[in-house]
Amino acid sequence: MSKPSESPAPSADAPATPKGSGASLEQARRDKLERLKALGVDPWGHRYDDTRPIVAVRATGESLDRSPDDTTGPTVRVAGRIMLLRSAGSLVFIDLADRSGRIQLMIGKKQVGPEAWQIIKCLDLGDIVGAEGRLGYSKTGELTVFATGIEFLTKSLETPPDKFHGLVDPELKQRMRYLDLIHGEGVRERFVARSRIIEAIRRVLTARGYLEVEGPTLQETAGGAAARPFLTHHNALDMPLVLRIALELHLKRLLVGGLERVFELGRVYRNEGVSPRHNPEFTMLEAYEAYGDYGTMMDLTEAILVEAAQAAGAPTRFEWMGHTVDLTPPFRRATYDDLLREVTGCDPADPASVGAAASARGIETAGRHPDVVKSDLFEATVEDTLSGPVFVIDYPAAVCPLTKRKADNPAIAERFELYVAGIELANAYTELNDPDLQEELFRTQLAGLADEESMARMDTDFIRALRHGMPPAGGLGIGIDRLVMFLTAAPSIRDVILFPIHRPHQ
RNA sequence: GGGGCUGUAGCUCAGUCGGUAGAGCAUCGGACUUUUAAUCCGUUGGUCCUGGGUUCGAGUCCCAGCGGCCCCA
Repeated sequence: MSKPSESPAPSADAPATPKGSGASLEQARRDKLERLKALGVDPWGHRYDDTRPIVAVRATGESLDRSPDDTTGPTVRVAGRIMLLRSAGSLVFIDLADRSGRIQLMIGKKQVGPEAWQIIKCLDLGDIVGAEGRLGYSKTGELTVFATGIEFLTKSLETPPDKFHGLVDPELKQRMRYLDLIHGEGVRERFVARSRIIEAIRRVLTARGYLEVEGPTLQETAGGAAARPFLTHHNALDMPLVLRIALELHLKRLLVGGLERVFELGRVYRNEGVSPRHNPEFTMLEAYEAYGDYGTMMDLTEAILVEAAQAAGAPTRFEWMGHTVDLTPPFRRATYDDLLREVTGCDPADPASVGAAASARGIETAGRHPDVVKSDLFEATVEDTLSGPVFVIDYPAAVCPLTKRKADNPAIAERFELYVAGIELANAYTELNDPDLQEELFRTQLAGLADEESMARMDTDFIRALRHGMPPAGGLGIGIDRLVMFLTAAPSIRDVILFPIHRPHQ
């Protein structure tokens, strides 16, 4: 710092609080804030125009002569957060970060003059500043903005994380995502990729004539999936409501309404456990196409995955969670029964054989519907083996109450699930549009299934819509968070959700 | 719900056999007009997650709780 006699700040009032604790770390910054005010600088800044993204400035720097020169390069204006601060006497080097990248600033006392130098003396790690100056290379060959003017934009009152290790504690990374975004390796890039993936999905669908719509998130009946809903209440109407667990039934109503190709990218809520692959609220894509079937949806799924991978900058072939995945279409297609036979050796057509295989693996069979047992067996044995991508097709009908049955075999439903790296990524049907059969299936609670495990929830309004006539259609659901997980090689769903759920901290 | 690991300075981490707390970064003071995790000298900073217990003595051992991570159901 400057000598006390030079400082116009109330340094005489500077508290003699102990230095180094959390409180006094903040106090040191507040002291500088007061000094800035005394210098006539607004520590909270204002509009700062004509900046260029740092990545663009760096691109400009590529074409410059590499010999040290701080006087002839183009003048540039950048703004961002101070990530590193190195002082060498009357010379200060700053690593400045904006949304696009980082660049070094050099600020000399002689170059900016004594008044601006007083401001420089008040800078801390984490402060946000704007700078203008010639672009060039320093004596050590680093691309540098040689600042002739500095604009203070915002004071940071908190100490940033360790400048080398960044924020490591996973709890802090999630609770203080803003810090994780600033300091975490690849964190911002991952969430940018998420945004690009969602853009790509919209692009694919709108190019095919799909209309983006929004269904209600507050519903009377939580239908369209097997999950326990969150319960809430509308005061003015004095009625119980649930948060939606799926998008399906309202999008199908829109098929009845003649919109023919609709999709929704939306949040759904399931009142279930938290794990590296589950968050109580997550984002789903559902798309419905009149006059299509589940084969139509396989083509659409491939198109979406290829486009999304490209948008995320993910390679076509990659390793994730111990699986090797190749996204080159067409994806493998294999029937549910064939896979079950391959992996377990049982005869999928014979309930006794399936039951024996299930029992051998400790799966309860007594009093349970054979298709439910079969489904448990499939989950326990086949899923992990599916590195994929593979379309698992033709499911046991009893566990698919919203799906059209095969014309020649009512025990098989025209459904597929897409597996990648042992994880279910997409789920699609040839949609059931027979209102009478749909009503019957809603009435049928399968033996061995708890309420929240069943999709059979009566929705009389939906049945009435079907009675008005829903065209034959294919429908598709994709879990966006899981898609982003594997396209960004993230091991946990919490790595791709900006603000995952947390217990309150003290 | 069951099990394992974990919680120490603002951040990243040590802490031995139970003997009243350590480092780096950050802070503060000083030197430095070419640094880049700058460097050098000095300085400051602790509810050892919380509450009990054992003990002459607990960051350390025991019990319970809280938070986090992972595995299983």
